[in-house]
Amino acid sequence: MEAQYQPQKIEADAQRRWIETAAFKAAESSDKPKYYCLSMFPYPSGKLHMGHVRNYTIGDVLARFHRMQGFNVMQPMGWDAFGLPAENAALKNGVPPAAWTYANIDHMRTQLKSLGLAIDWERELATCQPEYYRWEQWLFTRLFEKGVIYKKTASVNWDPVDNTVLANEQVIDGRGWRSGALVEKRDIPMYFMRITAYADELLSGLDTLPNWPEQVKTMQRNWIGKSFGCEVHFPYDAASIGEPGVLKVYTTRPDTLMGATYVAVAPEHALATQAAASNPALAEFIAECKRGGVAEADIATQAKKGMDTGLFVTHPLTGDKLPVWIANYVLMGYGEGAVMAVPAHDERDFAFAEQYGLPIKTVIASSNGAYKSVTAPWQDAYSEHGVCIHSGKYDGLDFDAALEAVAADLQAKGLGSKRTQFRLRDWGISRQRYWGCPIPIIHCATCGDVPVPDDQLPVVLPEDVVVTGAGSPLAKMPEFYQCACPKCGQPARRETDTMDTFVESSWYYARYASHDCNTAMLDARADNWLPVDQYIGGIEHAILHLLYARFFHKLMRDEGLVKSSEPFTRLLTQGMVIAPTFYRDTGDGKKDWINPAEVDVRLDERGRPLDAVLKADGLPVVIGGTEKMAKSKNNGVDPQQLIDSHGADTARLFMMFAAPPEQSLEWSDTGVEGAFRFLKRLWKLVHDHVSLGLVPAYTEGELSTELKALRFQLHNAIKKIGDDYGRRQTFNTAIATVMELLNALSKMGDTSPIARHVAQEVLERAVLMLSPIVPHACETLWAALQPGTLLLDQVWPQVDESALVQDEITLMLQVNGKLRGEITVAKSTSKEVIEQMALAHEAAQKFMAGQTPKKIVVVPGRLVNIVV
RNA sequence: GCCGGGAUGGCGGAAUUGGUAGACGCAGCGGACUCAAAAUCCGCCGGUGGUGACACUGUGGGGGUUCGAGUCCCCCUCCCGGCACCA
Repeated sequence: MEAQYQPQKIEADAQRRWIETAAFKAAESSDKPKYYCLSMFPYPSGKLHMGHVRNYTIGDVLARFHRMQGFNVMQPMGWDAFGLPAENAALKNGVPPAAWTYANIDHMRTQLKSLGLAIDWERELATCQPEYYRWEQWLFTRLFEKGVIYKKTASVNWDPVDNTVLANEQVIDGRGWRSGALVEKRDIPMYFMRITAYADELLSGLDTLPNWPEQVKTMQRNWIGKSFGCEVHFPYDAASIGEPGVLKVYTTRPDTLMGATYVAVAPEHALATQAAASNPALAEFIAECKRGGVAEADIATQAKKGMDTGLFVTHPLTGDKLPVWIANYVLMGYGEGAVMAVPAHDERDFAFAEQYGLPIKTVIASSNGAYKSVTAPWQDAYSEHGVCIHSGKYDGLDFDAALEAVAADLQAKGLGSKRTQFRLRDWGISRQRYWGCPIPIIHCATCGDVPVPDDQLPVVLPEDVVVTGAGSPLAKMPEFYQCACPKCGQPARRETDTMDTFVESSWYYARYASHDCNTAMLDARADNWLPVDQYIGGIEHAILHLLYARFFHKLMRDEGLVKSSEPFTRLLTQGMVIAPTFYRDTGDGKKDWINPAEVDVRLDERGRPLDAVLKADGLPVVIGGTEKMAKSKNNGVDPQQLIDSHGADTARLFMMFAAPPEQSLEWSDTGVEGAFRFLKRLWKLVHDHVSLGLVPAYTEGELSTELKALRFQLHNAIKKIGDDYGRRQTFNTAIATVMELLNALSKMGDTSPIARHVAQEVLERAVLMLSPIVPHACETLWAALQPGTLLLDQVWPQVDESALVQDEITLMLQVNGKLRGEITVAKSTSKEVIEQMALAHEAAQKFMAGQTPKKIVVVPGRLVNIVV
């Protein structure tokens, strides 16, 4: 072997070998158990960033570890290729989105390959390929026929200059991000997926996922937002409104029904529209509410505004007349779009009632009597649960009893009942965008919305187009939208909207199993591989992507395509890659962000940061916070430079060592140097060992105390590291344990023949245990230690239990819980003898100061504590 | 506001079931090698006192449980993430 560690050479060689031998091709039939390891596929933005490197290294470590554990591993890779950035790039550079995307994929594929990932590249897919999205269109038509997908008019952010729909993030201060025009709410027809029909199962399914992070499950539970309460009907008569009917509201506080003093409806509510028909002031107020963006975070910050409709409804229990208000704080999308207002016990109703002088009626007292404000001046709403007061027959009932009693009375009158409600809303999937999967619908004047028949799929997205940023190019291409109705044959118009790109990423994990199937979305191979055993990705996908994918899995199950109910058995959410930021104030209140590579941080004599200067001019710069690597803060580090200068193994080792995978990882140039230094030391250790001639690894023979201790450490390490990789997924501690082991080996001065056998054993096992993280270097080192064999054929090392048997153990000696010394005893020593030895110990004598021990605690194998 | 997660040396982090706090690495300091530097190797490295052995102290702050608390319980401070007029 070479004396010098030369990562560039050995990495290129190893990667070529792996491709030539198809080393990571996943076998379709195997007597080994399957392990499907998947990292979230990248958006082909142009080049790899550090977050990708971290994500794919974690996945690769787990894939390679499980291969060594005897699993039949599949690790695929693909491209989340549709999306807005391609259209933006097209506008900026005049390149068609397709060409831009495919060029990016080619570059990033090369970059990924240089990381040395154990990927089965035969399964590669890109969501913008017709072979992929035709099955998405096929599923769409099935779901449309089943009613799981339906059409509904919905409000969107509309840019009147660009004639386009904007995502909430594209609305800045109420204006379109590109045109600067004031954004309007516009109602347009869109397709929705009935995810609410699966709300209960999406919620309960979380309880079947013990290996998902609690944080992600909590976020999904909150998002689904199941609540329990009552539907309450407020009747109104013909004299008041025209047609007699009931106003339905949903409440989680039926115990406060006796305190309702008005009702409020959303501006979009039917009753509001009705009232506005004969009242221009109301119509103007409703129009005002509809201006501005639809982002709910914006709505939340708006001041409460409302207007009396002049209409009245009847309280279902008391028969009182309650006024109907239109209020901007009532959301049309939740419950019935109308609320019963109880100002005394709801903060929003309270604020509204104060502002418009509406009555306030206290009906709940706290159980300990602390809240008893029943007359003006009002302090604040009391929104805690308590006991009913001023509520007639309900007085004295607590929340649960009042809920039951009110629900029963409403039920008896036919004016309401108990009900559960979800916060989750149906998923609008239409996008008025070009670079996405076409929605397979044909609009016919006589037949209505007709799904495209199977034999006409896929509806291919034309790739050679000009993007202008104003409206969808598809709507300007008669050759695309002109078609015949599949039912009646009359001229018809093809839908020109495309699907939300979250749709493609909701099922790609399943397609890898049936990647080349051209007769169906999935074939029998899907159930061989699914569910995914390990999924790895960023926490930013905790809700949307992971919820949509769970939803799609259930849709595919109900279509008979898969048998399981959940797509991802175990989930690892990796932390961000962060780096220090530096800047200079430019004088006009803005900041000029400076890349960390251009900055020298000066330290004081103890190594603490003092200040920072720009390398170019030696003048000071301001040290900002440590933040996520981002273009906007100019604190990104290009992984390609790192791979070119130090090799992929160093990049992988640093990333796995610097922090556990779920935590944020702080970039450090010196940390990278440390990782590189370790690999050089490992290389030298193996080189020096094999240059003295090869020996077999230790199997038997009498060992010195030192060698016994080394083998004890080795086999403890094998046990611990296996647990770190498998159960704990803490690769940083696995690496630290190997480092400790190699430090111990380096310190061993013994050069006797038997010591060389033990050294061989230690080096072989250490190389095997590091190989999931540092695969290229370890493959070369293994070939030096075991010529003629391949690292990739090796299994995870066995623990030699006999090496873990100790004749003597060291116990900590404590007096009153404080460490005072240690005693070494034979393993079989009885508790009584240990107590005697402890009492006789010099340090124990000293700290007992002649007092008689009250108690002696002996923890077997650990410590003895004398209490005086 | 609600929900979730945190706070350990100069820094990243370790301590997995309540049992040696600070593993491993980075930075720093001292030394060897060198004309010199880099690289490499050796040593030191929480704080205070002491030449030293050693002693005291120390895991955001305060209290508690325990023979023993970074770890468990109660209260508080600060930081990060998510949701946010969801009736």
